[in-house]
Amino acid sequence: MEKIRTLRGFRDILGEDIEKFERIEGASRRYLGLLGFAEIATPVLESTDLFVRSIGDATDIVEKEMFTFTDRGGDSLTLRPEATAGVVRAYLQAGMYAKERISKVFTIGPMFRHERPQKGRFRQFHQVDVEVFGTDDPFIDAELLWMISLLLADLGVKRYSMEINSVGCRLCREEFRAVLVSYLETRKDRLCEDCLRRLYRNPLRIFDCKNTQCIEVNSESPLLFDYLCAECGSHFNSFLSHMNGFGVPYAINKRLVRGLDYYTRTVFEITSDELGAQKAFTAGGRYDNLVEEMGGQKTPAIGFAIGMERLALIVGSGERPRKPVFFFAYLGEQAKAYLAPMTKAFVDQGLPVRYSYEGKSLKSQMRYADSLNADFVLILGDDEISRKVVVVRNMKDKDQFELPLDPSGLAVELKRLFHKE
RNA sequence: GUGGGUGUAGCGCAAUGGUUAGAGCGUCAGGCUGUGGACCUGGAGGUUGGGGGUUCGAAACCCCUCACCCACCCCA
Repeated sequence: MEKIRTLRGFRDILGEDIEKFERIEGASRRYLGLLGFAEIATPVLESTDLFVRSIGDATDIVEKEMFTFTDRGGDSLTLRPEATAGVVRAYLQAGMYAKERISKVFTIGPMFRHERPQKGRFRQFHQVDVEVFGTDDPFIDAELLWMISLLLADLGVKRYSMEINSVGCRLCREEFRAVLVSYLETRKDRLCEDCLRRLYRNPLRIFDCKNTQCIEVNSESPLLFDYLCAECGSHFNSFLSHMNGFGVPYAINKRLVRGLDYYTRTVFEITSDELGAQKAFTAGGRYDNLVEEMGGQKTPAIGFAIGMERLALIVGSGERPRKPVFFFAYLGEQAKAYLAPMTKAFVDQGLPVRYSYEGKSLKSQMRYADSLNADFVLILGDDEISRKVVVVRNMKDKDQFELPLDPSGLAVELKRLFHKE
C-alpha cells in the first residue's frame, strides 16, 4: 500500500524545528507584550474577496498563488496567503476603532501560498504578524523596527540588514508613475518580457527585476523617492530621526518596493545573506489607505510580518538551562505498584519524571534512563522495599545514596536538594 | 508554470552491467539474572521511489512518472 505523505510544500514541524518556533513565538510575545500589543487569532479560511480587494488583483499572490476553492454552498473561499487582510477585517468587524484610539495587535499562525517550494519557502508557512491602527505618526514606524532589532538580538541573530524606503502616498505615486512610464517607454527594447507586461499594469515592480538588462535600465531610471510630496518627504525624514533616536542601524534603499498594492510611505525589508535566494525574513510597511478601502473610516496603519521558517534558519542555538530530570527504575510487580504514586508525587512537585513501561532488567532501564538524559535514577526493588528506602543515583558523578520510601516526602526532598531556583 | 540536481535499511552512505544489494550510526537482545555511556557478539530491518524497455543478466543504461532539494518567477 502506498504510504501517505505530506502534500508538496507542507511539512511536519518537529524536533529542533519546533523548539526554534517556540523560541521565536516566546520572544515575540514577550517584546510585543511589553510594548502593549494584544494577541488575536483570525480564521485561516476567509472569503476570496477579502484578499482580492486588499492585496490587489494584479499581484502575483492573487493571480496565481492562492489556495482558492468553491465550498459546498457555492462560495469562493481562500486559505489566507498573508495576515494583514484578515486582521484589518477583524479590526473593522469587532469595532476596535470605537474602543481605543490606537490598536496594536499581533497574530501568529500559518499562511498558504501555492508556490513551488525551495529553500525558506513552503506552501504552508508561518508568520508573526504585527499591525498598528490609528496613527500615521512616524515614531511608531521607528518603534516597530527597534522592536524587531530587540527581538533579533534576543534570538541571537547578528548578521542581517535593515533596508528602508518610502513609496509615498497616492498623490506622489500618481505623479511618479507618469514619469516612470514615459522613461521606460523610450527603453522598451531593453526590457525583458515580464517587465514589458508590468509596464502598464504595475510599473513600480520593474525595480524588483533581476534581469541584467532591466537592472541597467533601472540603474538610470528616475526614482519615486525623488518625487515624494512635501508631506511624505517630511514623514520620511521624521522617521529617520526617530530611527537615529532609537539607535537602530539601517540602510536607505531607494529602489525597495513591495509586492502588495496596499503599501504607502514607509516600507522596509530585513534580509540575511545566510538564507539563499529568499533572503527577506521580515518585511512590512505603512498602509494608510487600506482600512478605508475595506469600508472603514480613514485610518492610517502600519504592520509587518516575520517569516518564521526563514527566521528559524538563522536563529542561534539557544541552550536554555534545563531542570534536572528524574528516572524511576523499578524491579518486579511489588515495586511497580509504586509507579503511580511516585509519578503523581513528582508531577505534584513540578519535577520532570520518566520511566519505562515494561520494566525489564535494571540494566535495560539504566540504558533507557541514559538515553533520555536523566540526571538522577531512583532504584526500587524487593531489597529496598523491605528496608523501606529508595536508592538515588546521580548519573553524572555516579554517587548513590538512600532516601526513605515515601513518594510525596521523597519528591519534596529531591526538589529541595536539586531544584533550587 | 520553467530549468538543473538527487532518489539504495529508521538516518547519512557504498556497491566496473555479473552470485543471495553491503558496512557504519541508530534500534533490540545477549555478554553482565540489581546499575547507564565504552567494548564484544548476535538479531530485526530493503518492492534499490514507481512503471515500462534494452540485456543471458539492471540499483546501475534508455523512456515515462512521482517525490525531494536548489534556482527562475514572486514573496515572509
